[in-house]
Order: sequence, then structure tokens, then C-alpha cells
Amino acid sequence: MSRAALAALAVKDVPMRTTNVHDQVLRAALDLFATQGYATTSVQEIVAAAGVTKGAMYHYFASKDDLLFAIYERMLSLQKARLDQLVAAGAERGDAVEDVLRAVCEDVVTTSIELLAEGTVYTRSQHMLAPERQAEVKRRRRAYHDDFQALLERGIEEGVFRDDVPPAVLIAHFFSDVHYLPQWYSPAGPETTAELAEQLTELFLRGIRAEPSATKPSGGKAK
Amino acid sequence: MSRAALAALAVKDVPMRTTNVHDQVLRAALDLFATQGYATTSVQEIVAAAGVTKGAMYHYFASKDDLLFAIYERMLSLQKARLDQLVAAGAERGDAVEDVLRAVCEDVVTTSIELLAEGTVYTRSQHMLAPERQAEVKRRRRAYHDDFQALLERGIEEGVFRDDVPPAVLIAHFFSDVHYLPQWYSPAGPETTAELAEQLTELFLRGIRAEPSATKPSGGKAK
DNA sequence: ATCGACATACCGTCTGGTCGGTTTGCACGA
DNA sequence: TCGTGCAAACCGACCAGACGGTATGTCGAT
Repeated sequence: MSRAALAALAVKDVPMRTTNVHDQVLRAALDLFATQGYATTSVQEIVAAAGVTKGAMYHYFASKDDLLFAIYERMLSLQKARLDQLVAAGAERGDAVEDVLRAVCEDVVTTSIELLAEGTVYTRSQHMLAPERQAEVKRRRRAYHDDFQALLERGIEEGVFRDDVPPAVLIAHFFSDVHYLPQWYSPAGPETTAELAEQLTELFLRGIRAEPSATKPSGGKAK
Repeated sequence: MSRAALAALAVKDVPMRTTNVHDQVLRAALDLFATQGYATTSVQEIVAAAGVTKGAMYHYFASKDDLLFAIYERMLSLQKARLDQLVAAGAERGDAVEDVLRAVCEDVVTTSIELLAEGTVYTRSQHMLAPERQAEVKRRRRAYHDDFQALLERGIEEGVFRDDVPPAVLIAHFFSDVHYLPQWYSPAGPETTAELAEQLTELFLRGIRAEPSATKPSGGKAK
């Protein structure tokens, strides 16, 4: 059931509204922002690429900034929903922390590859957002990290993850991989998305696992 | 000796020319580009912050783009020089691959923290460079990665690093940490730079080491 | 007749870059 | 020591154009 629910959260299903213009403009903006950057893309270019007029665009969006924020909003909502979904499913099944974390990490990588253009924009253009919007993005990302951190801390308490590195560093270590994807990953490359997600997740997990030596007396829960 | 040579490559020693104006303008540009972004910073702002006039600036720099490229140039030269230095020193001493790699990684992290502003600009503004300049940056970074990859491949051949993940993925896994630093690291944070460099390097190395099981018959070289 | 969905023409602002001119630093001959 | 010449350093007013955004109008559906 939860698996089906997760599948229902596929990228394409997150609404870009039903209006055609809204849709088209946002798609064109995402594409242009990702390839040319926000500042170097004019509203004229966007509406031309979308096949609409400036009047139409400004009927649906308050400003160019609004257009940019819509891209962030969509991405943040989607990723947060998937994370919540996976954590809830893991809790329901009583999965071991490491299994939940592995599922989460692989999902984040996979989703980030599907949202490669959004990822490019996210990294490059965050500082172009209006200050209040920037704060909103930070707030949302913070909320996301908190959920992720809770997972890590549970693992640390259970003794399966190392406790000699601050959780903040562990988080940065993982999300660096995710945020770096748009800068090197090419769909034309040799690996499949799933393989890459597995590999990156494995590298991360291997790095953060507690040393097998000096196991605590607390009962280890086998898978 | 090589240690002294490395120390001689400190950040501050890389020339920003001796002319005061050149110096001042570049510093102001770096600062503003890092905080506001390239496109949203006007030449007027830069020269005002540097305390010079536009005429003076255009006497030393051909264009705004030139200003941006100078920042990249400086950073790339410095990092490449340090990498070469460390690899050469390791070869001279006959160090084990893992020790050389550890030294390199820690140095990259440390240097990247010293060049935090440059790192911010690097990630955000690469697409604003003139196409030829963009290609030049890519070329330089490629050269850097090739040296790094040689190190990894030597380790893989010797059996100390895992061979079930492509080197390209291993490289991305490490440099993601480096490139992500400007987005989360704060000098006001709890860890010292050296600690953080050690931690990130350790996480990386732990991830890429070959499994201790199934050791190859080739003689393992103990440290 | 009212309203949402657009189209079109237009505006004020700001930008990167230029250019003619002036000042400064300095070698050199008398 | 002083003038002289000359190039490099520097000034700042100016420009052409592009940009985000708006005001006003049209049109079909209800």
C-alpha cells in the first residue's frame, strides 16, 4: 500500500496546475534557467519558448521571481513528501535504521536525477530569490534535514552508526553527493540511475557505519 | 623541503599583482560576487566598493567577464599547484597510496575552506563566463581530476581501494564534499578546519577502501 | 454586462562599456 | 637641479540598448 502510495508520488504527478499556459511557461522557464541561468534569461525568452505572450505570463505569475520560486516549491514539496512516505513505511514495518536510511538515500538520489534541471537551478539561483523567499526555501530544507538527522541519530544511539563525527557533518557528506549530481551526471553515461543510486548510497553507508570492533553490549538487531 | 615548498604556496602568496587598483578591484569583485551573485552585481558597485573609478578598473580588466575569470584562474592555479606538490612529495618519499590520498584530500578540504568565497562563485557563476572561458575552466578541472584519478587507480590496482565502483563515481563522491562546503560550512561552527578536513577525508576513505575479506594474493604493503 | 484570459504597445530604469581628456611617474639630457 | 618628453594610470560623462513590468484594450463565455 505504502509502496503504491509512493509510486503515486511520481514526479510527473505533482501538479503544474491544469492550465496550459501556466504549465508551458513553467516548463520553459525551468529549461532556460537550467541552461542559461536565471539572470541571463529574459522574460521575453521564456514566453517565446513557451509560445505565449508576456501578458499571458503575467496573468499567472506575479513576477519573474515568482516563476523561479515555483520551481523551488515544486521540488521541495516532492522531496519532502517522498521522505515522509519512506520513513513512515519503514516505521510501520519496523525496519532496521540502516535499511530505512538506505531506502531513503537511494530514493533521494533517484529523484534528484529525475529532477536534474531543478537541481541545477536550485544550486545556482538560490541567491536570486527575493530574501523572504530565500528564507522560506531555507526553512523547508531545514525541515527536511531535521527528519534526515533524526534517522541518523537513531542509528547512532543504536550503535550502528559512528558517533565520532557530528551528525551535521554526516548530513553534509550525504547531501553533497545529491547536490553535486547536476554538475557531473549525464544520462548518456554508462551506469543506470538505479546502479548509481546504489553505489553512492553504499559509499555513504560504508563511511558512516560504526567500527565493528568495540561493539556495545546493547543488543544488535539483526535484519 | 617539500613541506616548506608547500607552505610557500599559501593562499595569500599567489599574486594578485602588485598594483593596488588591480588588487582592490579583484577583492571587491570576489566579495560581491560571492554574496550577491555575478549578474546582480554591477560594475559600478564593484568600483565603488574598491574605492576606484570605472575608468581605472577598465584599465586593468577588459570586461566584467575578465574580472570573473581572474577569480577562477587564481583558484584553479592554486589548487593544481598544491596537488602536484603533494603527489610529488609522496612519490619522493615512497608513501603508500592511501597516505598520499589522505594528505591530498585533507589539503583540498582545508584549501577550499580558505577559498570559501571563491568556491561560492565557482559553483554559482560558471555558466556566466564566456563560452571559451567556460571551456578553459573545464579543461583545467579535467586536468586536476585526471591527476586525482591516477591516484585512485593506483590504489585500485594495488587492491587497497574497491574496484566495484567506477573511478568517476569515486571522484564525484569526493569532490561533492569539497564543492558543497560553501553551502553549509560556517567558520563560526564548532569544528576547526583541520578536524573537519580529517572527518570528511575519513568518511571518504572508509567508503572507498576494499573489503578486508577476499584479499588478493598480491603482497599487501603495510604502512 | 460582467469577468477571466489573454494581446500589444509602451515606459522608466539601469547596465556594461567607451572615449576624449587630464594627471602622475620617471628617465634623461643639459 | 631643473626642465622636458612621454607613456602609463586614471577620470567621469556619456551612450545605446535591453530589461522587468504595466496600462489599456479585445474577445469569448456565462
